[in-house]
Amino acid sequence: MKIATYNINGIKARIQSLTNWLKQAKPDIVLLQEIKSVDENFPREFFENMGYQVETHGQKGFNGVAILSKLPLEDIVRGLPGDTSDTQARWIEATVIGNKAVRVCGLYLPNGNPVPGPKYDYKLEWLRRLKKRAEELIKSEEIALMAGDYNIIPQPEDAAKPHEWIADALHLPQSRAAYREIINLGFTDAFRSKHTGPGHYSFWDYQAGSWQRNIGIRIDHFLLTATCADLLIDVGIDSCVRGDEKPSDHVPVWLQLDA
DNA sequence: ATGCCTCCCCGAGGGAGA
Repeated sequence: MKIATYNINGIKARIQSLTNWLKQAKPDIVLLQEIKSVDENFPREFFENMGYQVETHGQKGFNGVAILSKLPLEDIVRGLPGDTSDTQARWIEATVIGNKAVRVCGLYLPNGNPVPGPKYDYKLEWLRRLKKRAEELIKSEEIALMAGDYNIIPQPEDAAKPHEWIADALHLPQSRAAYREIINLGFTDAFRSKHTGPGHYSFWDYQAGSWQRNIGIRIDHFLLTATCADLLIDVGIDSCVRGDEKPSDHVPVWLQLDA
């Protein structure tokens, strides 16, 4: 099965480019972030007509995540557990029934800027809650993955200009340490298990010709449990869609599982 | 460079993104 993650920066503004990419890339499952839509306004029939089951966890104005799937979905959970007062729509998970059952978790991790401040505190707290859910997935020995916009630059080679990110919430040592703690539970960064070196990005700023000059960062990640990593066939980044008309500032990251 | 651009809210201009 082919699974992708894609921060689309607004579903209303991206219906056409998302549809074009779906027809070309033909993923079985897509984890979407920043749908910027309430559930009632998500254009679900657009994607249902393409053969996708649509599950959303939206909110008004910003954030919002969703799953599109050509395979049956079961046991859908909306919202990251651990804080009932958190009203931001940043997490959705479900079990995909393919040749094997795969637990897929779609996430939109808080940006965290400016630092210091309440937004950065929220980011670190969200990472702590993510680690708890990650520990459960490891303990259960499920075939599982957590994918989405992590808003984390894991290593200097994941930025074209790492020195510009030194004081940023996406790259601060405290942010990367919290991310490493999750990796160290036993997760595999799918992309880095197949590709090394600099120059692989998933986000280019709209400003200052970042795409044309290839000034990007890699912040959209697939983390796989061990039982899931054993099934990994291929992984890639569809960077070319960043050059399309009216693009998101992120591009799709995808992988193929023997499942 | 507290900007640069683009999304959302709506129907102006501000919040948010990263």
